Amino acid sequence: MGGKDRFTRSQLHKNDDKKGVERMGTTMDKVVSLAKNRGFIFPGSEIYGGLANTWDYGPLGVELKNNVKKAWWKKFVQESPYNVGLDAAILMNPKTWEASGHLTNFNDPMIDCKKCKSRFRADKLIESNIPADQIPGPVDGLDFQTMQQLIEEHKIKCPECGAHDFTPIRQFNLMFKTYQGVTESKKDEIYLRPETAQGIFVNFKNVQRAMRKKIPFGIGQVGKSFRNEITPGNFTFRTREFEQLELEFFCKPGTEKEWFQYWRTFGFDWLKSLNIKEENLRLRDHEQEELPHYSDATTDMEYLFPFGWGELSSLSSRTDYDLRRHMEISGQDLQYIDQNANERFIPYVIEPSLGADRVTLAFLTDAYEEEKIDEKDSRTVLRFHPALAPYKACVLPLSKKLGKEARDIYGKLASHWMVDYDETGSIGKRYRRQDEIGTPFCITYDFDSKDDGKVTVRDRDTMDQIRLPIEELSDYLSEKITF
RNA sequence: GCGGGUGUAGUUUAGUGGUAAAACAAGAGCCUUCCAAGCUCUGGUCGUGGGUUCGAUUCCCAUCACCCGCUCCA
Repeated sequence: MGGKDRFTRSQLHKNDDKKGVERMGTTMDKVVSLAKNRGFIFPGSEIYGGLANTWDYGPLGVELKNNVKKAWWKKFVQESPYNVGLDAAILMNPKTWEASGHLTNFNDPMIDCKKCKSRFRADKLIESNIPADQIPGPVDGLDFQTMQQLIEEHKIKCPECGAHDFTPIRQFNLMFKTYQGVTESKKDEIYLRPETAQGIFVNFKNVQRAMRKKIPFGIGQVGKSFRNEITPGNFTFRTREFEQLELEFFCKPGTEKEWFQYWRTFGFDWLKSLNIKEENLRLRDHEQEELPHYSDATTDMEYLFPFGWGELSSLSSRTDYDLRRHMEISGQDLQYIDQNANERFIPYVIEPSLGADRVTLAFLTDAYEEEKIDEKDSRTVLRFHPALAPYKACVLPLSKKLGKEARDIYGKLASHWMVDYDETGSIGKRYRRQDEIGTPFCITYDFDSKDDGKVTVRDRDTMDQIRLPIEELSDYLSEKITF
């Protein structure tokens, strides 16, 4: 619906020129189009004309995303000697957001120039136009009235057109509000969580005690978060409802730098181990002035999307900011007691979190390839790591007459993995269909199979075929798929 | 929210003041013994509502949605 202009090439070029980024081969509109056609990602609420920037994961998309989440959980929780899991509620006591700073810092003061209609952040405007010594305190701590006064007193001009004719400052709250209980009265106002991290922090003591964890240890959680972004966009890259792969790692103050390095490498290796192309990845350390208020070091892991470099993860060293704030607001003691050293301290936190939808999109984009086979033949193929592929295999009878036997094989494999079955069209066409959804193996049952008990296994990437006894299929696939 | 643009089949695109076309994709059938073969059949109240008109998908208005830019971010 109305997708005609979505990521057209001219717009991409415009975007690319601006960011000085070029990514040959894959364009976003092709990925979006394949995603919709093949059941990966559909526009949300489409029959009602859609709802801005909502996307629904289709049958293949949910497999892909679930596989991403599983692969993350496996490496960050299951196989980690340090970490345990959690699934906290989306709705939390509003005091949580007072402690986390979201109630104050998620309120962006926006101001519009009435003359040229440009929009600015009032705090940035003040920062860049008024000498620091004439500003009463840090800019992000000022209330709106003070900001308004400063802009008036210093006759700040619009950076675009030079006029001094601004609208009043308006507040953009990035948190989704809702109401607990059936009456919409003010006191029942609560928020959908803008990050999963706080669910972990408020459970720090519970988890530590219940699991008898010693520092250092981490708590991982996968879940949805909600932010009223002013400008979402770029397909599933920035949406108002999104899923996070969150890990909060608690360590002793003084050891945070080495753990920062540890998780920095760990996260990067995780992506590489799932076959993401290294040339499309980069780590970007934040400059001091770029750092968020809660962090003393931050490194973004970025992926080169067709629309430019985009942040997949923000590894951040959060000091004791979060637990300290929760101690202040809740009045509870969240200090860790080290019995051996007879010490008591607020742990420092390293947060190597990823955006689940972003990582999924990166894997999808990275896997996409239009391969030229010869002069007049080409194919579209998604080269997913087998652990991420929605279907691990597809069973194909060479002829419909062999359907019964092929279905038996399908049934056996389906008890282990997501497996597809297809008997329509020529064998070549069916291979191409599976290439396009990234199925790593196609298993063809032919006229000899009944006699020799063997089938052909065709590899997605090399298109090579081997012949294998039917009873060895499970072991063969199992070995290839393991992550 | 502001500014600009766009809405025709699953996708990409034609087209017209007299109720729409192509390619690819999809489904059914015939055929087909390992890499997109072929043949036959199947699809749309032209985003929604209103107006102008004998008549609108085409003109006008509104509305909704999407895309691009700005501010934001995992």
